[in-house]
Amino acid sequence: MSLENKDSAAPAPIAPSDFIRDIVAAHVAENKYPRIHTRFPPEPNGYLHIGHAKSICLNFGIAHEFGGICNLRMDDTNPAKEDIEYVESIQADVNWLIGGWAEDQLGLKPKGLAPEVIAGEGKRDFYLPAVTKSEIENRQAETFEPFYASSYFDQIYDYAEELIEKGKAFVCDLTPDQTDEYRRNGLESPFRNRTVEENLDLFQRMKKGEFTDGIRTLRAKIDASAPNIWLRDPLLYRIKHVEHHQTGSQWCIYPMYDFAHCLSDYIEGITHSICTLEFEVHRPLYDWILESLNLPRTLPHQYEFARLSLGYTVMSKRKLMQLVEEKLVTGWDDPRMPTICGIRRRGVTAVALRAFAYNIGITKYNGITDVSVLEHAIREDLNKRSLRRLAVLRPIKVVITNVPEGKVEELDAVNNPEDETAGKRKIPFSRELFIERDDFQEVPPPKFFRLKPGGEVRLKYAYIIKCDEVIKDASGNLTELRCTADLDSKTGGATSARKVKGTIHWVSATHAVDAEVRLYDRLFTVPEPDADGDFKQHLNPHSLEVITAKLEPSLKDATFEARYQFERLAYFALDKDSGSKLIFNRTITLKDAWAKEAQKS
RNA sequence: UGUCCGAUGGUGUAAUGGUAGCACAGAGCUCUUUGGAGGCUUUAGUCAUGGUUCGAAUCCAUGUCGGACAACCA
Repeated sequence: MSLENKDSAAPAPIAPSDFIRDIVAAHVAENKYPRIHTRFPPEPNGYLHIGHAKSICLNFGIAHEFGGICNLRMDDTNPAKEDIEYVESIQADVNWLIGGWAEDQLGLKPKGLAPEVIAGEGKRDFYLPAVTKSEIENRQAETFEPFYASSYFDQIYDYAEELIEKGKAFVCDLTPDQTDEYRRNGLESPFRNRTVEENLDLFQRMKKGEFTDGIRTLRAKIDASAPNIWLRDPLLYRIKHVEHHQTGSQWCIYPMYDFAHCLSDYIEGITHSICTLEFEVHRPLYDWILESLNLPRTLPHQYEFARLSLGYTVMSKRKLMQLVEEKLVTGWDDPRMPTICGIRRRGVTAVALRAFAYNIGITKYNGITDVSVLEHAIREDLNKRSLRRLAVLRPIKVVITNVPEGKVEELDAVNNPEDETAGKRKIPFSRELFIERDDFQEVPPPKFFRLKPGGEVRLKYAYIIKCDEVIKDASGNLTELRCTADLDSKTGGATSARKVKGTIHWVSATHAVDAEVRLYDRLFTVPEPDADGDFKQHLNPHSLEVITAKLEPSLKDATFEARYQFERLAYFALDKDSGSKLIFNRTITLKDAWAKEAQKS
């Protein structure tokens, strides 16, 4: 038993199974591809949130389970909305989430490298293979970066010309409103039948910058009256005289998502292009573009799954942006935000977030996942790893009258009952203590097992005490409790086996250290904040309470990496704002059976 | 309205023609120097109607309900 270490004691993780993994497994069984290759392709126009975490875990999970690679790719085809700030945060968040798990599956590219042209059977081909961590270690002279759709702008432009030459694309002069109306009504654009030469000339002049924004577009020539609107001659390129965070002022035309995405997948050699349900109707276009070009390598395929909806939170980038910009939270990494950086700052570990992603599964059904599933994954992880500490959030003073002034005892305390290897520490005990205000009631309700006048309670790791006297100030406020300790009741003592119903936490008043403690709660008060349009009216006014707490002295040495359980209260993590002053964030409360019991009566 | 997709306890998911299972939530018991954790027990489900079949959550038909999309966004 004692030989068990943490790893062997943990149950072997069960490999998840879902309809996408079933497809991949079948492909592996029939050797359809030399290697499974997925990708995670966020647009750098906002911070990653827990919904992205689901996607990251799926894509990296598949690569991890099937011996493949997952590229990180910035889907940066709309410079008007994107920013380098987001590029950087996305990289940090992905690295954190896959850290210690699927780092070896992360596909990157040498900085600045563009797709190479591979000639074969008279066909040109653009290919940009990924480099993984193990290969990077042998190439230390180079630096590596994520993939960017923008680094394929040259190739995507070439493919557009090829489409024009094949008579499968045309330059259209309709205004945005007209285009919209024509497409809605299934009508062909009057510019649909321009000659290849004219189309080529116009497209090249679009690239040169001869036209202003919105004047012309490049459109695919498919079927203006197709039942699927995405096949009604969709836009491929638009004019945007906007600086791009990666390509600067090199381009004034930018490819649309549908055109850039399938080609980016192809260029990177992606086999399984996994996205959310709203792209399901785009799949015929995805396939049409790839099949219309003369592409020599195996084509990628798109698969769709349901995005995550979580109770008591909003997930859309627009709404999260609103919370940040209107200063309803302190920033993207506010611990109340469902962003990956917010969740991380709150104290949740990557292990817990991954466990959550595994537990919720992958389907095509749009449901709302109960937050309790997330909370359970967090508690389960934190219970195993947290160092137990004694801390009093809302103190009341207790004087142990039969302990002499100035006497200090060092008591043994277990760091983590779930993990013997975490060891023990000493905590000081003295005549004056703080206990939690909630742990004393002058007129206790039924089944209240804590301290009450004339009643006894165990001080965790210390003595059984009895409350003799309740001291109040002139206006009747409780100021102090005077108690006597059973000095034989400490661990190993003659009366240590005495049963008392309650055990409470405490800190020695003279030794306690002060800390700012941020008590976070759900950001919204209702399960579906955006159900009726105005999500902001459901903001929880008590989502943050800041208090000064009394901590046991060992917490002076708290680290950012460690997780703490303030016993009987909640899990906490040191906040990044901590400096000379300690600041703890409450990640999540312990389950509180008493709160439930108290509510009954 | 059109196209596409979906429907299994309160919630999320398994069962791929052969015993409807798991997790969360709920209830109860037990244990406990954390009213935590753990252990045990338990409540509760195949959208509807037909059909195929020895046998249907699964296959077929029709219907109902729900969702996504219909940006020079992704």
